[in-house]
Amino acid sequence: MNIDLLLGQLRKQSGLDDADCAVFASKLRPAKFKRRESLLQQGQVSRDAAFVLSGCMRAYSLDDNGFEHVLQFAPPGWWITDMYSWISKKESNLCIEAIKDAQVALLSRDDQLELFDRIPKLERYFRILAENALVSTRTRLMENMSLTAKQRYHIFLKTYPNLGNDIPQKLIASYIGVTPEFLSKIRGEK
Amino acid sequence: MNIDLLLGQLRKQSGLDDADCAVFASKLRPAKFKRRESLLQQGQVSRDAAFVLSGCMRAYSLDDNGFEHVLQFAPPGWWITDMYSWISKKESNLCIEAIKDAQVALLSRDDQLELFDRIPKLERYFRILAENALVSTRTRLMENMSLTAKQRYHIFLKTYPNLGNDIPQKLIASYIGVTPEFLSKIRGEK
DNA sequence: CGCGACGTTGATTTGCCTCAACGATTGTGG
DNA sequence: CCACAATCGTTGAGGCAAATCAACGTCGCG
Repeated sequence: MNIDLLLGQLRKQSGLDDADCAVFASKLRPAKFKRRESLLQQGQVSRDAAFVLSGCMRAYSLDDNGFEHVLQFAPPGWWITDMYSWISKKESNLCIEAIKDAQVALLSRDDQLELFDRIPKLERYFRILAENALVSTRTRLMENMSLTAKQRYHIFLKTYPNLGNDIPQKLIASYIGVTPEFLSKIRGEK
Repeated sequence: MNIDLLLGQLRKQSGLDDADCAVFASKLRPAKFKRRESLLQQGQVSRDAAFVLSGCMRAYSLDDNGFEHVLQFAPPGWWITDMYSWISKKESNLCIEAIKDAQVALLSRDDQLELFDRIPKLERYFRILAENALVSTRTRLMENMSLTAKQRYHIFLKTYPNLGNDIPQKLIASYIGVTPEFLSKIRGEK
């Protein structure tokens, strides 16, 4: 279990010193998930956000007809959580599970808020993280409204260059918002 | 020009005192926009975010076929900006303009970042703002993937209860992601 | 080996778009 | 205050992108 991937990010992007890193690291809880094992299920309250160290996680919702819709993939270096449930402590609408055996570092919202008071640079790190996540989610929303499925597929390949050949295609279809059958047809075209 | 709507929010949600409020207020620049007048156009760099005091603004993108897609409405009490351009200082993909004569308070990113160093509570206010915006954008993204146009229309009416009868229907159609003709048919059904 | 998960392909259906025509409303200049 | 244009909402006919349903081959794994 090696959290240097995370601490390195913090040192580099936010200038945290060794003492701050140690305080932060003391609140992180390592965990492992096997493929298909879940960190969070619909209806539960999300206590922890996860920083992925190895493997890959995904967040998805289940609609009224039983279809899954992938909100986010989290390869190593990414945070993943149901932000809604995590910050409000209300019941989650999302499921989060591993799509490849994964090692993660967990952080509870309560610990995070406590750390913000002790380490202002950490609050800045997470503010910037939220800002960037907002930008990319808004971009994706606009792409969903204005582009065809084929265009969205090619954007997916650029956004997650290592995932295209590494995860089941039905998950990619679910991410770009089409059926597995239709993604197969798109790929067949060229 | 009355910025109490904004300062009240800050006092209540973030516990800013009078001195902090005064420092913050000194960086705000009042502005007015007539209907159809624009704060930002595609290709420009967004210097300012706007807090809407009266009237209503909207942010939208123009796709390759010349169609508009509304990302966000901003009635009084809401912030609006092209977050991507505002934080990166790169060329904007969005347009922002008034859909009803509006009074706003402008804040540049440079001033905002400078204020964060002087008033930590302000950084917290904007962190929470970004977190909440992220939650609602993600929710909308999932709704766009799993719900029908009719369901999205009813959600719009709940999200913006004062806008349903107050702005052109073609803007609502653009927000929920359908053509004006199709929204008209949805409304005719029931 | 055999079973379940996955990807592919084809026939058919459907939600929404396109294009066109037409009133109603708004607003703007004379 | 009216005339006219522009904008907007509605309605209908036809078309297309993507969904649905079903059948079938393949692969990894218990």
